[in-house]
Amino acid sequence: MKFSHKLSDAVHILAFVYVYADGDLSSNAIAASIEANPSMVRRMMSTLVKAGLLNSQPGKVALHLAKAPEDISLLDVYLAIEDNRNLLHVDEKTNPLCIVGGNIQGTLNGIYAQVQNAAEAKMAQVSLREIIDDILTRQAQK
Amino acid sequence: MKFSHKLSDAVHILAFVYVYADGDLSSNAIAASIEANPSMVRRMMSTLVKAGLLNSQPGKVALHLAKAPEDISLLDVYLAIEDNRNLLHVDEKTNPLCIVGGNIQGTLNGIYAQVQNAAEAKMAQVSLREIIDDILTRQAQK
DNA sequence: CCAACTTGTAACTATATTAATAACTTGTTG
DNA sequence: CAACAAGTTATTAATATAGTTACAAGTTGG
Repeated sequence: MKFSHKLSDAVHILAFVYVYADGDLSSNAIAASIEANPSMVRRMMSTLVKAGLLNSQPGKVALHLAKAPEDISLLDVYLAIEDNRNLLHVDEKTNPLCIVGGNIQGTLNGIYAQVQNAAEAKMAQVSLREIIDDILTRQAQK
Repeated sequence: MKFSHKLSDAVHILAFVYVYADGDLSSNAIAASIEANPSMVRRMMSTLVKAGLLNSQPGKVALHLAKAPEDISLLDVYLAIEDNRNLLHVDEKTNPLCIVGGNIQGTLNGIYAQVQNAAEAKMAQVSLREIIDDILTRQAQK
């Protein structure tokens, strides 16, 4: 498959909604910033709304964050958008009759879960506020 | 794309070489345990040899670990095998004229690097020895 | 009320990355 | 030298993703 950049696009949407709160927040405008398809943006918006990170109204341009940006972590977005998908993946087709093939899936699942926890703990430490601040700092330095 | 399980297969090869040190270590035998293609196994073997984790001899079945299993970390295998090392990926096609689109790539690259570091630090803590021990423990408990 | 917009879905297509396959060269061994 | 092994390269198949198209349903201003 292609590498997923859904997480990046979801953060993009949330940051956009906050930075351009008084501007055009239609799916078309957001899609132009992401350089993605408006339909894809709407799909993602819908997911973020269901996850309780974003509020919207059908038929109206009325997008705003459901929480303050300091109360939305990168992990919140990750869990909302990536459908709890794992960063590492075991090979689920190994020979059960072999000592290694018959046990390595359980072993690696445990280890991968630890790696996943470490990554998620780091994501939990990053708030949307920090991301937006960094974006604005970078813009100011241009 | 499909989800990659190269890391799992590479660990599988190394564990197999250690556990079945006195058995059949041909690419065909290993492929049967992974339930993968012998050619794929040989390619992976080749990569592991080049990374200094495995020793082999062309034309001969003479596979053995290049280091003691306690001196090979999961991170070593990860860095050897995964050519695209990043777990998270920025969307590289965003509108540079937008405040968000023009800066978010740099912002997220920095954050994703932190997440990557956290994940790799955890991988560095896991040795092949622990993985093999866990496999053998699971086998003994069957 | 209706034309022109919007969000929200669903189905389909295109693309990218991977694993699998096949074929070949080179090296080893009995 | 026959049989088999590692090592390599090229091609194909599989699959998760983004992109596209289409349309239903809600909103709004004239």
